[in-house]
Amino acid sequence: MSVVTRFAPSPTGFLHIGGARTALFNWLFARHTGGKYLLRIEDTDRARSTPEAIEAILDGLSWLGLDADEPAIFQSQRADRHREVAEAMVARGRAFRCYATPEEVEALRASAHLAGRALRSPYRDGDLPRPSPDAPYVVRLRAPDEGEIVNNDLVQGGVRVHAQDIDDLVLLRADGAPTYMLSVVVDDHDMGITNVIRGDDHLTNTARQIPIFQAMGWDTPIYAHIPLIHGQDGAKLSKRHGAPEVQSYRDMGYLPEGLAAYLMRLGWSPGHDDVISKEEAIPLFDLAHVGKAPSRLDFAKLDSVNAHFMHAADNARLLALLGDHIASKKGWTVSPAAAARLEKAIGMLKMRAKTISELADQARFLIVERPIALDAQAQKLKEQSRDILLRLRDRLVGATSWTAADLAETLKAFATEAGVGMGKIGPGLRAVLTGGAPAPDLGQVLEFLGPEEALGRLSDQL
RNA sequence: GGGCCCUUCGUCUAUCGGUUAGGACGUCAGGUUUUCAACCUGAAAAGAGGGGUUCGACUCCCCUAGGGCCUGCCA
Repeated sequence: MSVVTRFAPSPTGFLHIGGARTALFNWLFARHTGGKYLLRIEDTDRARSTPEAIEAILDGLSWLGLDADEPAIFQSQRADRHREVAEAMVARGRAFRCYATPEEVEALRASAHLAGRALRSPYRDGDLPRPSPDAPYVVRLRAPDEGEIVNNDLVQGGVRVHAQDIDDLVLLRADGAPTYMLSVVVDDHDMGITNVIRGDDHLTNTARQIPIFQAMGWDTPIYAHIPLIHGQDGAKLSKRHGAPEVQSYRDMGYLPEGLAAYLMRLGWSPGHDDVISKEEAIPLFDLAHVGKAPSRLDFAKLDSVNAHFMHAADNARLLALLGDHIASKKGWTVSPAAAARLEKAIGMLKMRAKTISELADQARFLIVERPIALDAQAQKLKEQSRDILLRLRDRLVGATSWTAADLAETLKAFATEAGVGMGKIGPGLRAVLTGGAPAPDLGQVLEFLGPEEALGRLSDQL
């Protein structure tokens, strides 16, 4: 039987980083097994589900390269089918109408809690009459009386729960709306899901869902409950404990393939530590090697993984990303001349940056317009080496070759002739050329600035 | 209250009864050096605690501690 997996987010917020990893594992498992990976939007909570959230989830998944193999299923559109199944369960004696009032349920729950038992409704055996002809009711699962519910979880191992610990959970609300517990089971069955890979916050829910499959005589999917991702401090991910939204990583300048490669390794290891892409992970992926313990987000490691993909990224693509980032985050204006400089330098610059944001910082010296502003330190360095810089400028004016290597040679020769070390001219030259912004080797700075701009900047300051 | 899950360097992890407990990121020291970054070399750094089982436990079992999840007419 061919594998079918699914990612089933609730659109009540944005795409959560933990959700993204869940989607990634579903995608990897499907690709590894040659199966399908589907998407289901669990929007049954109409009050909290918004079109914006749906859009953000679709957008985030697409950005990460995790588009589903078929159009998304919207759970809210399947309510009739869910009701139909609930009624079928009633007909089979595996569910029942419960007429207990909210007050009665609360009392029942309180005493069950006190006794350390699961909630069981007095109406479960159908031997109690309807209190009144128009008494409202909910439909509840008639939880199994005895035995164990076993989930042979691919990540968690064999998890057993005693049937008496499962309560008569609600399937259909008083207004006829299906509950999550019912909808998930029906949809997973109808969509032909063979493997449910989800966060381990659902681990105990599995024991509630399996009886619903069994009541309908359906095969249960194979489950794999993966641990959640925590913030740097070990606490649950929230705005103050590391960014929970995928969108914010994009804003911070991470590459989608970098984020995906990092996320993939949170909780899973291919047995070695080489940084690999999600495509390279397909043949290696294995749920048996997913750990059970939650892992923490580590931005330093993310940076390092992302740097790997920055270095390998296509120059034209980086240039476009850089342009967007500069426009939306940095607010700098880039002149046509500066854009031309960036295009020449991008191959060198990308080797020095871990993120698009850092790339922008590294490129800043090429973007600033003449006359450039010097920071305090640069100003001081300029004053200290004004004389020698004047002589150096004359020397550079006569340079016959304007390549980084030759320029570096020229600088070195000049230093030797002047009887000083590079330490006497380097800092000053750097100061007037960059204004104090981070920049690479001076030979490269000169080359990428070009003779006109470089000499111009020198003259401006002297 | 009840049920279930988790616990190896700071972090991510390897180990699936026998290793000097390995690697990666980070950190520190040194090197290179015209800034920053990169790069090279080296170092420090871990089995939560206690009992078992075993010739031998990080690995298997039990207890304790700590953490998490579920226990909704939320998902």
